[in-house]
Amino acid sequence: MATIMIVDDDPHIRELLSYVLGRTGFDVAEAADGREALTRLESRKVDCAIIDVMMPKMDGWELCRELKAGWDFPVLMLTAKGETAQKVKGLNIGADDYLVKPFETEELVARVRALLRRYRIAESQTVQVGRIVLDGREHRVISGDERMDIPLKEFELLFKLAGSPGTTFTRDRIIEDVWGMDFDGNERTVDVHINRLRERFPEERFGFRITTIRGLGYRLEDTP
Amino acid sequence: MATIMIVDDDPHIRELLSYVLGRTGFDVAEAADGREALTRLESRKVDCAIIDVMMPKMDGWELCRELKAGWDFPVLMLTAKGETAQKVKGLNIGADDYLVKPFETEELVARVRALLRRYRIAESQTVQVGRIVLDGREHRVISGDERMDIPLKEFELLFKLAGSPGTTFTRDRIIEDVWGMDFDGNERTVDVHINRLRERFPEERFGFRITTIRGLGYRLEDTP
DNA sequence: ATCCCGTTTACATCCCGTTTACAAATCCTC
DNA sequence: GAGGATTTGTAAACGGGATGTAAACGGGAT
Repeated sequence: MATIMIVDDDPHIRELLSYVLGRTGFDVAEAADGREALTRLESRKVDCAIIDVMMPKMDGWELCRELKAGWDFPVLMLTAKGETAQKVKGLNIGADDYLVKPFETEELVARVRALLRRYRIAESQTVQVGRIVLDGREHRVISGDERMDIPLKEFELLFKLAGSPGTTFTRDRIIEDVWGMDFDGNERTVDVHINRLRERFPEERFGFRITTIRGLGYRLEDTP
Repeated sequence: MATIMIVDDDPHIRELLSYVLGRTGFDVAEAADGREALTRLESRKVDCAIIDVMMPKMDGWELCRELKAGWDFPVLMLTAKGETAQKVKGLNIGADDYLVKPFETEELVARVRALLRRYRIAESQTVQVGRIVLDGREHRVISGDERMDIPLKEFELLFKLAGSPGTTFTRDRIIEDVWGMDFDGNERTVDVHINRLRERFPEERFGFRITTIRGLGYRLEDTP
């Protein structure tokens, strides 16, 4: 998954953004100020930066300028209400987008995604389902702010179902896609794995359910 | 890694800077005065110099002027509280940056890095993982203030994994990237090296861990 | 020759995919 | 609606392959 660096001196904001982006499936790197940000960049690949304008020591503009001089990833600036977009454009320091505080978290995520797309930075294959995110690259489930490893077949099966929520898949189809067409085992194997998924992800907590379509197969659906 | 020359007559300052820069991964050359500095330059390539203004024999200004006349690397001046930035700029001796004593060590490191970047001097490829730094050029591990040499293959493997923490790599992929595609050996070789890395870098002490993704491969992750 | 280190080998261990067996649910037929 | 047939849920057991790990091997460098 893409890595987003958050630069803000306010720990609460950092925590909030970290949580929101993390649960969306992004990797997050935090920095309290410009200096720390530059340090972090030495050791970690970053795909996008979110920078607060108002910071001690090195302010957001300065940092943005430095970044644009030495790196090539999108930068999103967070401005307080007073500092208008005009100022952003006027300063012309090469930020790619800005967002006025306070903002809605969904908007932030949307903007970040747009920037990554514009820079052709591939987010890894992820699927969101209920309150979790499946990360195809890490082969992990991201739930809230924690990540859990689950057995391979369970993951692949869930990934398959979650890719098309609401669609009913026959066992044949599932076996072909998840196990491969050379699998000559028992169809009931699917049932067992479905059952394990249902145990592992209780509907109330995770916001989705796997429904049995008798005589046909299974279907995953989000529960509102 | 880039080499930083420290020029200061106070051994304590030299020791401090040497320690800080060293643990960050820089190579350090020390000199007690201007003359020694010039001598050292004949035998050793230097990428950046940190010079104290107040020194016996040849003062910092003088040395800086000499350096700028004959070499092309950035110079950072250390000034005491009295001598203001104005003075530095006013003297116009070509220093690239200055820092007022006392300063925070992180700030110093950040400034040095900024200078190297501005001069497009590549610090060697380094990767930070947990509490260590991997120096890609020296093939060394920097842990705290000491450097450890580890066998080549182990280093390359760790470097590979640490370059993309959180990403799961299959053995195939690892072999191709670390051993080269013409390697026709046993896949289990990877396991053995992984195991040796785990022994060499206990999680509690080094702040990272290599996780097995059964049926897929391995993944390195930082432990907070 | 000796040491280091990359590789192979061998064996123990354990996870997890699969099967099995039976209970429960649903459907169909009368 | 009863009862058998079919499908699915679910727990448990099994078994094999994947991995951990120690030790041996062997080649190249010192």
